[in-house]
Amino acid sequence: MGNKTWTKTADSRSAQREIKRRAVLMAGARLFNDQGYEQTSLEDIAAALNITKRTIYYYVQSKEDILFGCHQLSLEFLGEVMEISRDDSLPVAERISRLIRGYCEWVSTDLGASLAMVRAHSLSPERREALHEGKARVDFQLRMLIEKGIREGVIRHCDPRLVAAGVFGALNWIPFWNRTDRPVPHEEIAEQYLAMILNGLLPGAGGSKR
Amino acid sequence: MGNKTWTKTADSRSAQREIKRRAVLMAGARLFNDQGYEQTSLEDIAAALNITKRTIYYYVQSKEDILFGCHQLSLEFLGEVMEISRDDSLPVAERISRLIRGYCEWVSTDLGASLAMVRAHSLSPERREALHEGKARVDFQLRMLIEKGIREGVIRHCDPRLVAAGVFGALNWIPFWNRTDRPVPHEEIAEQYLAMILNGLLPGAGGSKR
DNA sequence: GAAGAGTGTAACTGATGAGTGTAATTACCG
DNA sequence: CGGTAATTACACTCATCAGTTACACTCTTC
Repeated sequence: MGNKTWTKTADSRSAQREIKRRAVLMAGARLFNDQGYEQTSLEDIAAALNITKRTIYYYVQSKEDILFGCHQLSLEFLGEVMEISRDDSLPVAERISRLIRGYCEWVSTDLGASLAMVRAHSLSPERREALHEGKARVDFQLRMLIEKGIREGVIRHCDPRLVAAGVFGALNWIPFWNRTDRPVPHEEIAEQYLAMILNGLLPGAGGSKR
Repeated sequence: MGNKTWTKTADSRSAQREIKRRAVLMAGARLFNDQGYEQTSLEDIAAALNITKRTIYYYVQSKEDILFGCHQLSLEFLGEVMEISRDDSLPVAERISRLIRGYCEWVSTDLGASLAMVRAHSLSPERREALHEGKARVDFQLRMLIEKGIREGVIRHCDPRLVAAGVFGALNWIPFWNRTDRPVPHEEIAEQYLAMILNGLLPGAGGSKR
């Protein structure tokens, strides 16, 4: 496309543009998480970035675009997290641990939290649908792992759907209580949650490995 | 105050009044949960009750009043739930089970869910503070039980604060996925969650009782 | 140094929705 | 019946905020 110089310019420009667009999304995510989507005006986001509302509209079409962009980007990162647990040669318990650790880290970022905290009410039905698929994918992943574990006898018999809902509930709830000046490190949370999920609270010769 | 007839009349009237006020709160809770607080107009609530917006203002001062009223009422019911697990003569695991079952049932009602789903952003700082205490009380209760269990050796060593956060996360998340035409019964959810929380997913001689 | 991307200024539109005022109407209760 | 509580009809105010317009200015890049 185009000659070298043109391409280079265009690349550099559009790269810059994308960087700045993401800055808008990130600032949006942080504010949405803190104050809620509806309570956040574009002026708020502009102020956080030391720019004007007019400039924001240079990068996005609408406020809804920002929210959607956050969620899209968030899902991209989530996809990367899921890769970690995809290795079929690992034992199921290890894959579940990796998925939970990764999710825990992801949901502790502004973008990750935005998907967990900001409800999709304000998005158009089509966009909501588009995001729903992405979210369903992680849920499905965990459910599959649990079912596999049950078949192999390395996981207690249970309802995978409800257990997965419970696990993601615990994880999605993290940003609601852990966004303070001195948050609990996500690694620590992940270990505690994993211990509870895999071994349970009651002592005894529960699962040996974790 | 006043003579008999007056008192009686006033009682009947104010009782009616309270009933209708609660109807407004309930309708508000349901709509807030479904569409979000900000996305719900007073006209929506009025329409749900087949009354006019003006009439709503006969029972509440403001929209914020409705949300606050929901949360207040919700906390009252939560207080009743907590009573169930207060009996000091019961074993810790049993008290935890009762608390979780009760909370699970509570969070499956419109009022309970409103406390879990609707963020307090739209309330004045004072009101937010007032509610915060009530919410902190359940958290405290579970934490105390876990600590007691650890001291008694009937619960594995862990960080009670994080574990409690995880448990309530799993529970608070229920209304986010379980409000469909055919919801999973809360008893079923409670049993699955309890099995996971107490015994863990891994098999083996985990806790015997549940 | 010229084109054009990027940003600021500042006032404006338009929609939405909370909350009010008032008078008129209906339901309840003694 | 008569009085009062409850409710409606409906027009209205007011604030907020998304999104726009138009112009001027700066900085980069060729």
